[in-house]
Amino acid sequence: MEKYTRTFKALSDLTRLRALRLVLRSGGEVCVCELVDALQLPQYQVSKHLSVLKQAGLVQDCRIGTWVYYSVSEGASKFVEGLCRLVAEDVLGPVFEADAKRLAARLQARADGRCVVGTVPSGPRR
Amino acid sequence: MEKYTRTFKALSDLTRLRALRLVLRSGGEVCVCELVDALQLPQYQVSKHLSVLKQAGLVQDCRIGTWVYYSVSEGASKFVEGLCRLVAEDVLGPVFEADAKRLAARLQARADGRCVVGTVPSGPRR
DNA sequence: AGCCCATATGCGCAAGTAGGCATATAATGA
DNA sequence: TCATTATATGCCTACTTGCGCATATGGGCT
Repeated sequence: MEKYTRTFKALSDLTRLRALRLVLRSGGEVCVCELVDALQLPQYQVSKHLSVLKQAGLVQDCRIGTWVYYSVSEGASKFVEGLCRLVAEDVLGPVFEADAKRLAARLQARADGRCVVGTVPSGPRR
Repeated sequence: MEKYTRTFKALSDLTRLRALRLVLRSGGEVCVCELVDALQLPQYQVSKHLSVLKQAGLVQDCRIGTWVYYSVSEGASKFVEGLCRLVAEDVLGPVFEADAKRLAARLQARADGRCVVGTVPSGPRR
């Protein structure tokens, strides 16, 4: 019953919406540090928001070594699936495009499809 | 950009989700007092929540005499449309069923398809 | 005009929430 | 074992939000 409201609440924050959209559009698994660079936000903030998305059943995580990868939740309900499709397709705007661009650039730093570099402490993370 | 978060925030409250679902499922226009009876909540609360749904672009209102009818927002974006379809179809649970049942019973008190009775002050509206 | 009914709104309070900072956890490698 | 790196979490503060109550608005009727 209130799992619906929890899911909607998870999406009612711009940062989480941006993060989810990146995970959705990437199609696969995205590392936390890659999201940090793409979103240009401090690590603790991204981590917290991802935790909320996870508890809402929108994403799942998978640890490989020190890195934690987030991906779309498998075996999700029809409701969550529809919601994700909506976010992936009908949520548009320059903010999201810029995020996608930065993520794409960041993903090129991977080796064998794995994240290997970590967050770059370059410049301020407002 | 933040119209998305506002819309999601509007749906992140159970009362609003219940109200929207009733409006969606009714297909047409639903009076405030009818929603008050269906939701079994105080009038001021229903009115406030409807106001939030309206500002989020999910519903529109139409005044006929003293009565104000709410209906699904026309000319809504693809995003809002998809969201409404999702709420109408994939949001399930006993709470929503009970609401629909009470609304159906309440709608039978209409005359010529119009609401004519107003809220019945029977019992507490927690 | 005055009254009544349906609806909306302003105010105060309690609870939830996001950001900032520091720090804890966890895993790798020397 | 110790250092380093990636990620998570606890605490504090400022802000938001939903509820309850009272009241205002607005239209219809006599």
